[in-house]
Amino acid sequence: MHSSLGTENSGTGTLGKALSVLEIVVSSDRPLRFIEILALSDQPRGTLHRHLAHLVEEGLLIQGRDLCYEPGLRLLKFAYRSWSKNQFRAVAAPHLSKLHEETGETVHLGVLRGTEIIYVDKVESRQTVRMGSQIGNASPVYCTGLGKAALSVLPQDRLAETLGKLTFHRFTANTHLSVAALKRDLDEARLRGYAFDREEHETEIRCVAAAIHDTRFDLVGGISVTGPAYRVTMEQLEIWAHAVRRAAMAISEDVEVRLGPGR
Amino acid sequence: MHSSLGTENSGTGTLGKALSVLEIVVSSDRPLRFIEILALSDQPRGTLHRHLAHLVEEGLLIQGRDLCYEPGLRLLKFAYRSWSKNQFRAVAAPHLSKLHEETGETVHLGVLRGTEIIYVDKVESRQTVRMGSQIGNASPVYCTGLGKAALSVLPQDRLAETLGKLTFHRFTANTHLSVAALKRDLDEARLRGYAFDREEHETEIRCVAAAIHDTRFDLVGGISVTGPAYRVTMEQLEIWAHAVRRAAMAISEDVEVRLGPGR
DNA sequence: CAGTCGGTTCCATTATGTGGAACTGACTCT
DNA sequence: AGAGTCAGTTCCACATAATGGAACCGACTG
Repeated sequence: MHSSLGTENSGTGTLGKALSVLEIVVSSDRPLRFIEILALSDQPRGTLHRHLAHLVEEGLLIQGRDLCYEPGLRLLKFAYRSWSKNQFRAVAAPHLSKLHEETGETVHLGVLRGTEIIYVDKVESRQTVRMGSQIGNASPVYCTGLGKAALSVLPQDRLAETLGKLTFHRFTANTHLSVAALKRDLDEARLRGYAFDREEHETEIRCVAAAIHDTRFDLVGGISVTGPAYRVTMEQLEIWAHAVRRAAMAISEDVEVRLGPGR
Repeated sequence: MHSSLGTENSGTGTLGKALSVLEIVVSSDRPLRFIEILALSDQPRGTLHRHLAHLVEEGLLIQGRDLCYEPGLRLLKFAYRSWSKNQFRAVAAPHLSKLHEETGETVHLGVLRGTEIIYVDKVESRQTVRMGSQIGNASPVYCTGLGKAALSVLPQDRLAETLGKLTFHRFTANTHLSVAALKRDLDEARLRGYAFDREEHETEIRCVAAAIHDTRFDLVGGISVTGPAYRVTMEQLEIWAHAVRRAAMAISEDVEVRLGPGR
């Protein structure tokens, strides 16, 4: 019954198909032509064309001159609203700032969704080193500090379920490629109370993360401090770990208090 | 053919219906129950229920405990991307800040879409007077400074078309209620080069706005300075008008230069 | 002026969405 | 406790809307 989630990815019904098209356009960092979208999607020409037409008609996409598709204005509405209303983010924000001040590096707030971590907020490092992370983006759980921190606090059954759905992809030489390896890492993280990313997702990028867990709201996520390897050694991460963990616990408390009684 | 836009609002096909449901939830400032959404939508129970199920499945909505629907995390992705990528906003941002510094009041950037102005960006007044405006929100053209400024630069035919689609609603004692009255106001605005909102949308709120018009990108919009009537007299608005107009023209130029050659 | 390519339109087929009605379970009123 | 109401969910015959292969168009290209 419920297990009709077999096809977890890709489009559920018409809406899903349309959204997957939208996502292609939104995820690109430049306007896309019809044929480019066609290549990226797995839909036939006619179908894709109609989806695009509908998306444009709904204002989710706009079609500039030279026939390129770009994100439309109506997205702004959804965007801004969901962003500013996200209570979790609001509660966590001051803690992120504090952590950023203490470390000077980029701080992320993320939540667990299925087998991915979704970045909900970030405070950028002052130093200009670009990282791939973008708010709203998803990264796999098994190769990110946030992901591993979040997994490490999951109850047995849910952890098993999540691990079962994983498919591994080698991002770097250090990426975990088996459930067994990941499990060992998670056990360590659980004991310590924080998790590392030892260049497992991107080379030259390390991070330390701690989990935020609220059973009341079924909220599993975490915060992390991330930086380039040349500047951020593993020793440095160990030092920051306490602060990260403290901040994570402070957020957990705040969530309980601020979002709790008022429902 | 093109004029099949007759039913400009509400859902085009399945996607449109689903989006209108999404919009109801996103527009609300608190989580909604099924029955509340039912009341706000014009869809039958079964249909609505399925739409909600799909939206949840797609991650656009989440259903917290107590069965309330809230904006989902996936919106953040669409949100953030389209927001940060919006070139127009990026080009205009510094001018908005400057204008804000000169006036101390709230500055808005908006674009025309159909018969509405959509707020694309804003710089809040330092003083804490809440206004209804929210980024991504739409307001009618006929009772906002931005709307009237934008209309005033429209070519004859397109103006006529837009005016034809208007339906008036009395927001305040000063709201224009006829095309004729609105036209007179537009003529004045066109001559002056800027438009006012004399408490026509909200009582105690006045604004002055100037249009931004780029035929190359088919971009019609404007910027405005808005403030509470007790602080912002019509005389004051007249004084600011020049600065607003100057900023609008500067943005137009920047749009031309920065978005032009690079396609 | 053939040939290719990107974009758009058509239309018979069929999958999908539709929505009225019936079902469930929680809560209230008497 | 039992009747009544209400929110939420499920069901299913029906009709609409999506599907996608194929043909079409127009602009470049050689």
